[in-house]
Amino acid sequence: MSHLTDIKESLTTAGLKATQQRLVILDSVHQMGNHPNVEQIYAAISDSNPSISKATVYKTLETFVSAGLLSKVSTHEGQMRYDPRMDNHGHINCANTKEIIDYYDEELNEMIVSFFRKKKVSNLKIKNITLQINGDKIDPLKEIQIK
Amino acid sequence: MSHLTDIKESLTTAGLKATQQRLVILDSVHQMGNHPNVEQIYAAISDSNPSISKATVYKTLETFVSAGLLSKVSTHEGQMRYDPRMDNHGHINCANTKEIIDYYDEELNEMIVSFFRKKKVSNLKIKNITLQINGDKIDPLKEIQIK
DNA sequence: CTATTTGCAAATAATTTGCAGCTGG
DNA sequence: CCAGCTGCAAATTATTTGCAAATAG
Repeated sequence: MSHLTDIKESLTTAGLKATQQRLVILDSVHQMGNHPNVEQIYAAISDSNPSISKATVYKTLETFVSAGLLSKVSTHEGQMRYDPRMDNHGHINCANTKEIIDYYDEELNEMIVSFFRKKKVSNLKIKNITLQINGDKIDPLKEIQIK
Repeated sequence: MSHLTDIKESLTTAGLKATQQRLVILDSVHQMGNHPNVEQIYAAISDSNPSISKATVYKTLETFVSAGLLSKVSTHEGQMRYDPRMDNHGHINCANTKEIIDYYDEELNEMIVSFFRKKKVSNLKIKNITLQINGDKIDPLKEIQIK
């Protein structure tokens, strides 16, 4: 079973019609992985799908967010980016390279989740809690390591 | 010593000319407190300062962020908001009311900071680490309590 | 079939820019 | 004085909308 079949299935499971445009757009966000913005997604698909309009990309991405298939990440630069990971993970925001890098640590996550479980939170329905690590990459060409 | 004198001093300490516009804008962000966006800041000052242009508000706010006098907060709605608090605090993001509420807990902060102190972080200069608590206010008219 | 979805072009919103004139130190 | 700041209007960028045609189920 190809990954496109999986993508198709996730669309129908979410109650969305599996149109060609949606398949292409959702697949590309998964393929890209770098928290792309609308422009980047549009550029990535345009070559092989010149008829998909940018308005469709905008609408479709919002549809996916509402349907719980993607999440929306905003940077300190103010543009919206899209993230295929729906689990409770954090982001490393590099101001200089504009990269957004996923960060997840089991122990840290457990620490934060249990902290809020112990608290009495009233009048707020928490959807998720995420950590934003803001900084600058020292060598833009190398990877960041946290271990 | 009035708070305007303090505002003036923080400008000069930051190496910025204490112009009338800057005094008014920086003061208003401190007075407002609700993580206002550009439009709200502009509206708040326009009555008493009709000659201050919106472009100046934009430029001035960016100047303050660069100078470390304000921080920039982005919501899941993609617009930039400004925050006079420069310490390491988190934000509760209410999707339904669009409010951004400061959250700080000494114990939680210490937990997170010490977690990253123990980690080997390479190729990243961390500026700050913030927590985003995303959710919906249950009763929009009442306060959120976490204790 | 028919309710949704898409593409287009136009509208709106958000932000930036260039530049001449003003002003704080 | 004069480097840096401001105001204006125009430019750019980001996003949304209305509507007729296309299409998945």
